[in-house]
Amino acid sequence: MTRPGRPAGPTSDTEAVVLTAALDLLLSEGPTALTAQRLFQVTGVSRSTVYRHWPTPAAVLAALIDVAPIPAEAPSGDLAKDLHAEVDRLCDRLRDRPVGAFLQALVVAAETDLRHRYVSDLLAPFHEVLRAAGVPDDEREDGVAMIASPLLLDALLLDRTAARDRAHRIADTFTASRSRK
Amino acid sequence: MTRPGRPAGPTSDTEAVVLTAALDLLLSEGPTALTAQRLFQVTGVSRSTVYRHWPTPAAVLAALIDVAPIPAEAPSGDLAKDLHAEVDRLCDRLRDRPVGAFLQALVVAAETDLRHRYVSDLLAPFHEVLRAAGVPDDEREDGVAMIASPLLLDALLLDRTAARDRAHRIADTFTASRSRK
Amino acid sequence: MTRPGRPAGPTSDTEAVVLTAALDLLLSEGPTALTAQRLFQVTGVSRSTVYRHWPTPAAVLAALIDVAPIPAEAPSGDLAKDLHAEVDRLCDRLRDRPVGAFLQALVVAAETDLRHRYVSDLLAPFHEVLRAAGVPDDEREDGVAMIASPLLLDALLLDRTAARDRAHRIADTFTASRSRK
Amino acid sequence: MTRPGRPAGPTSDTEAVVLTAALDLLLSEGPTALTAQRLFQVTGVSRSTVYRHWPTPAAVLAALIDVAPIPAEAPSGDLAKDLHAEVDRLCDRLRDRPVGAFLQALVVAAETDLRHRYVSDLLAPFHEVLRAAGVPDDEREDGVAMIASPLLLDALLLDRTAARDRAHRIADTFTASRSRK
DNA sequence: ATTTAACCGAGACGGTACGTCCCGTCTTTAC
DNA sequence: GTAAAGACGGGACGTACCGTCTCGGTTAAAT
Repeated sequence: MTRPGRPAGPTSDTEAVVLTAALDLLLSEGPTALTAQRLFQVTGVSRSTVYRHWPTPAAVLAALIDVAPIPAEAPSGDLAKDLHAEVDRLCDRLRDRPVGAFLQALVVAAETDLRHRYVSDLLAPFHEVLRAAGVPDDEREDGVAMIASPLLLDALLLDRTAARDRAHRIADTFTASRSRK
Repeated sequence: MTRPGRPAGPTSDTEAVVLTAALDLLLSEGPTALTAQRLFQVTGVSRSTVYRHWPTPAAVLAALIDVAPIPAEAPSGDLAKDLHAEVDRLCDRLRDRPVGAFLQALVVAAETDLRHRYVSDLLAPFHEVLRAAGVPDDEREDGVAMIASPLLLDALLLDRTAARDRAHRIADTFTASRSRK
Repeated sequence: MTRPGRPAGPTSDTEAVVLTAALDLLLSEGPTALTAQRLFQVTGVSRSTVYRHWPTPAAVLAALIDVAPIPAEAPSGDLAKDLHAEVDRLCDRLRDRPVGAFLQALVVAAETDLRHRYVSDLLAPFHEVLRAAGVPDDEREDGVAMIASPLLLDALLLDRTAARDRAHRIADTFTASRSRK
Repeated sequence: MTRPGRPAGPTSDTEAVVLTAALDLLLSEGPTALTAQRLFQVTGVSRSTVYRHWPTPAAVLAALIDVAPIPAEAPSGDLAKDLHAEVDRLCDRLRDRPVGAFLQALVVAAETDLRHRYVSDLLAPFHEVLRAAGVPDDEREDGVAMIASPLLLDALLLDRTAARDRAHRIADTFTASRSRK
């Protein structure tokens, strides 16, 4: 026997309209635009409704991240090749925007948990590639950091397209340093 | 022939009081606290006066950066040694806070120019060290990026103390890869 | 021939629960508390249900008045004695609260019809007493007004206990003025 | 040596515009219309400004009362004549509205102090008349109550024009009862 | 010593956003 | 058909800032 009454949560219409607009806003106006006020102006969904379901901008952000997951790709086991592929994939995603905007939004909205979750998701493919190539844990950490960090920093702090060539060169450096051991 | 009358600009008292408080605020309450309102509440210097001299929060931030410059240190020419020294210095400064808070403030306040200027200043010592050791330009870029970026990312995005050991290991990797050529 | 289906109107449970709570609310929080929202919070009866049966706060008020009628008492025919008795009864009822609160509620809720009805009910015993003593119509109006009005004014406008002694003195004045004719 | 800075309080313009409109609103829409919101809609003076100077509707009401004082008239010493004159004056003022609306507003806005003050001001002329005629204190209270209360009740609770004739008759009753002692 | 320009504080004012609360209507579900 | 639970648009509320402005009084340089 279930409770009577209408089921809780936003109508599917409402949810779709709001989150779609939220993503647009995030990309076009930056993270500070994710307010109930702004969402209302853009969608016509009333302020009350927005507040009801997403009480804070961080809640909107969290819903957005859940909605736009990161597609995976199987590593081939060839370290150099896989690494270069992942570098390209990350650069593409940073260039195509959502990711960079998300990173800035995460800094502004100041949700440490969300930040860690999102960054882990971003770096996961690199870890997987190195693990598949048999790189031990501590070296793996170093490798991911030196290859990916500069890219994230470009997108997040310096507002410029990620330096793809440099990342490839660093990947080579890492691969070479490993093969020599 | 100079114009008569009192010279423009804030009284030295006013300026010192406000900027000192501004730094405190930035570190204790984050970049969004750098408003005329908040500065008035903290210092007693009236809102009018604050607006007169620093019309926007970004202006306060800029004045702060000018006021707290980064001390330099002469490189010895020994690449490995100098690099490790610089890693330690950067980690120290990130740990002792102002730098991390500044970085976040720069993301929030969205002043691209200021960001570039500040990051260049932070990375300048590394560039100098590598230049003193005779590393050519393109390799220098790569080295600085792979060593320093992970540290900045820790402080800026992940809100955790910079991974000092990892940075030292990456510095070794870089040094080794060079000597092998 | 009656209509099929369940008879209209609230379940007796629901009605009793809501109106009891409504009276409490009126006395403890004043007339503005008689909202569907507030009644739901207090009774647990859902907002929908309250709206269904009493679409406006005034409807609740009207139902309350119907529910709490004024008990009558037979006049003895002795003018002075009956008048003093009625003065005491009115003062008691004003002191014991519901009546004063009702009056204020009627001013706030702005239902002229209800007001007249309620005030007539309050003054009816006085009219009856005077009629039983053979006072002609126009003098009766005057008498009721001069004796009862000050009491209602105390309770309604000045928020203080009705001046019982003064009312008795005025009743005496009225009685004396009649007997002299 | 005075404090520096701009003198406090609303600009004379602002004050005049708002209070004039407030009186209009009170008379045309009733006491519940004295909100910052409504005053803004009517005057164009921004909500902020209204709140700054009159934080509550009761404050507006108080300012209104201060602004529209009650004109006095010297008693001649002839009790019957003066009483009838005052009855007429009160009836006129109740008919010409502001007073009746004020009374209702005072019930709604629920400021006991203000109510007492305002009612005392209303009744003061009657007290003065009786005092001038040498009526002792306790009888004076009774007289004012029996004559004036019915009038106030008409205007306040029953929304009808004050019963002028009845009041005159009651005044006569009072005068007669005194002369017989 | 007197201009003269700039200082500084206090506050008015219009405006916008915020987050909360309530209202009245509607829809979905259960009994 | 009653009742419960809740979505939704709409609006008011009171607060907090923001940026501009106006008014006073003070201060320091240049004449």
